[in-house]
Amino acid sequence: MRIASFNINGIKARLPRLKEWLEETRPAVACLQEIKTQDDGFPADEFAQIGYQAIWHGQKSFNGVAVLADGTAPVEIKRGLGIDGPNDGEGEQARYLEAEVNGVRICNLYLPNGNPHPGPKFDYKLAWMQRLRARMQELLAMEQPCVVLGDFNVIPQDQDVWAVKAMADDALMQPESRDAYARLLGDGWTDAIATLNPRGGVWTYWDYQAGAWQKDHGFRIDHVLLSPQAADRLVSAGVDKPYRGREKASDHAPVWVELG
DNA sequence: ATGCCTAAGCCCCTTAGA
Repeated sequence: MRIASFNINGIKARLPRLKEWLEETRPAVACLQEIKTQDDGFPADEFAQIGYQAIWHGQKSFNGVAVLADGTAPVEIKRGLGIDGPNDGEGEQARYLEAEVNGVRICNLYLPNGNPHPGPKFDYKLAWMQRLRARMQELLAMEQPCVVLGDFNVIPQDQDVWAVKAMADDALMQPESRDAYARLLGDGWTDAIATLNPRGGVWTYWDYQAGAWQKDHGFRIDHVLLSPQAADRLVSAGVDKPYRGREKASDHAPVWVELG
């Protein structure tokens, strides 16, 4: 089964591109980030028309995550990690949605960007990663096939960015961000794309600005992490890079794993 | 040192993204 993740940067602006991608690649599960709409603005019937059922956690203007499944309803397990956003009194942002689909636990996340650093947004990112690690440790203890995927907003290593210098001051590749990501892997998770591309050079994001796509100036921040029981079933993993080059594209490309 | 683009809101400018 193919399990995919796509930061779509606005579900309203991206709907035609998104439906194309679903119909052309037909993932069993598709996790979306940055739907940027409130719950009642989610176009569930558009997906139903092409055979996908969905659960979603929306928010006005920003963030927002959804899990789509081909021909079956995702069973919601958990929404949110129980951590408030960085602004006073705003409550929790819509960044985490956990579900079960065909016996596989699916955890869809949109990790805080954390810029600028240092500052409250960077502190929020690190606190969020700490909460995520605690949840992922609980998931490991279940000893079940589990896939944690989405936009992690972390460039794990220097080989995951087109130019280290260009991003050196960015929250995405600060040592604290990288250490927190490395701790997740150290607990026993497999970074599927890194494992199958050990020399790096694989990008999932290209900025809209400065001709980044045309120059292939990208980096890898969308990840698919597998529990040992899921990693045993790993067949292949990849990035649907051509979708970044289409009209009205997201600035991210979809990422996916194939489990046997 | 800054803007480079894009999306959304209440919206012809500001905020946020990465």
